[in-house]
Amino acid sequence: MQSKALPGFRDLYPADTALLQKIFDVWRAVSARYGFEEYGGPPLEPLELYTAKSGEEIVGQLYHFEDKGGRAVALRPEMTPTLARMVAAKASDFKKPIRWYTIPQLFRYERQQRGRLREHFQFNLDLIGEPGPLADAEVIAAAIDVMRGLGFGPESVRVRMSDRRVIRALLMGAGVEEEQLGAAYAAVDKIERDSRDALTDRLKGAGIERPIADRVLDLAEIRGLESVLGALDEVTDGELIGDGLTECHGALANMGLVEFVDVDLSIVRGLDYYTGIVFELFDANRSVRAICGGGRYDDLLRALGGIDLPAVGFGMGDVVITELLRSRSGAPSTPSRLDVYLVAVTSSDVPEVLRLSHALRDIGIRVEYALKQQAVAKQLKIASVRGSGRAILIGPDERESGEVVVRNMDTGTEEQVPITALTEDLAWLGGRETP
RNA sequence: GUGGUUGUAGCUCAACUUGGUUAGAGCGCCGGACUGUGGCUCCGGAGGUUGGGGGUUCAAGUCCCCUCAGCCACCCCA
Repeated sequence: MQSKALPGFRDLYPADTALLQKIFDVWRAVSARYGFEEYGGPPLEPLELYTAKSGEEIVGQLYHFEDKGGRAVALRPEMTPTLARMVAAKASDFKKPIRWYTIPQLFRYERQQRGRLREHFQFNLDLIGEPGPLADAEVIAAAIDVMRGLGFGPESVRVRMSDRRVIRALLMGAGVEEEQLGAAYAAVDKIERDSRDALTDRLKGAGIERPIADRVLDLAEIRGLESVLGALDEVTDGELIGDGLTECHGALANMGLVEFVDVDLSIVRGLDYYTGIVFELFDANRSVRAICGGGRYDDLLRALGGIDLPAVGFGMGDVVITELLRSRSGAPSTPSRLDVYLVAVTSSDVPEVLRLSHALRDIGIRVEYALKQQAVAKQLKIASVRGSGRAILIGPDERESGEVVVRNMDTGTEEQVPITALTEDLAWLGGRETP
């Protein structure tokens, strides 16, 4: 093997780039439909931007080094701290709620696996300044619409949604102490992955003993809005706590998207900064890890940027989506890259080919021609491989008569077209879209 | 970072039971048959330090050790 890209990094060949671009296009199109504006930020940030609130232990998962000015810097592993700084710096400039999205390339130093590299592009969409559940529903709907835009329906993509406030109330109602919540969340999060016995042991290690531990694990298995509300009825003041989840669910129903949504109390998300509704998108048959994760983080902007604004958003990486698209649709079709290929029959025809190619390019038509003299058969073969819809043959006869041969590469039929008419009337292109 | 597993051409895979001579095929790529007509067919060519290094042996793709890389699990999931 010769040299390759670093572990966890990708060389993006044209076919890879085309697929990535398609994903970007959907991200941008959905964002635009929801009224979100794109922003950006530096790929390199002060190391302390990430260590300040997350602690030193995450340094091991960062690409970080000292720059030539002696600053401790890191490649960004996430966008939220940058977003917090940007919003905080100009919070009063923007009418609330702020609807922003971005597509940063993010980096993390850890061992790669399928669907998880050391670098990826992650669509981040955040809605800042609105605490109500319609904001949560808006963001979740956008995530769903991205997957719909990529051709996935409710049979293949599922939203699993929960609410930190609900699970917290239920856990405390079950007898979990405030300081044990972290351990309880971790156990709830792993309910589908680990055995009950193993989780009971873990809970025991955190001081949560048998009767309570059993109740914690039972809560983690609650599915469906009705069951959640039923469980909340058993808790003091529980009815109000379910309102957010109920309204968000109802809003998604009104939008016609509820068939994508499962209320699932085992979803807690790893980060402890989430304060309300949390959600993840999954491939329905779970062949890959989560497609997307997000939720409400009403306290984070104050902690990070010193500005007190509620917020809700999500991150969606390109790697898992790419895996899904590749496994689903088999070989990605090669899109047409050319409108027309100009064939010079003899070397004397090259000047006319050059003149015509540039005249066509000037009006936005995608044109290629051979850069060296080749047999007509060879030139047509390349035209075919390039996905060109038409080929124009220019030889001594054509230059003499002023009429070129336009060959339809799909059907093989040919027609004579006056060379002067080629740039005037584009009928010969067969209705192909041109700018 | 820890543990497990895999590694042969650009890709997918071969290479007899138990080490044996010059590591093969399909697809793809390049060229030719076809000097003004692509797809089909036929023919030819390039492309390998068998991931790398060391060891055992008369002899290693094959056995042993180390290392690198992929995959899986843990960790973590921004």
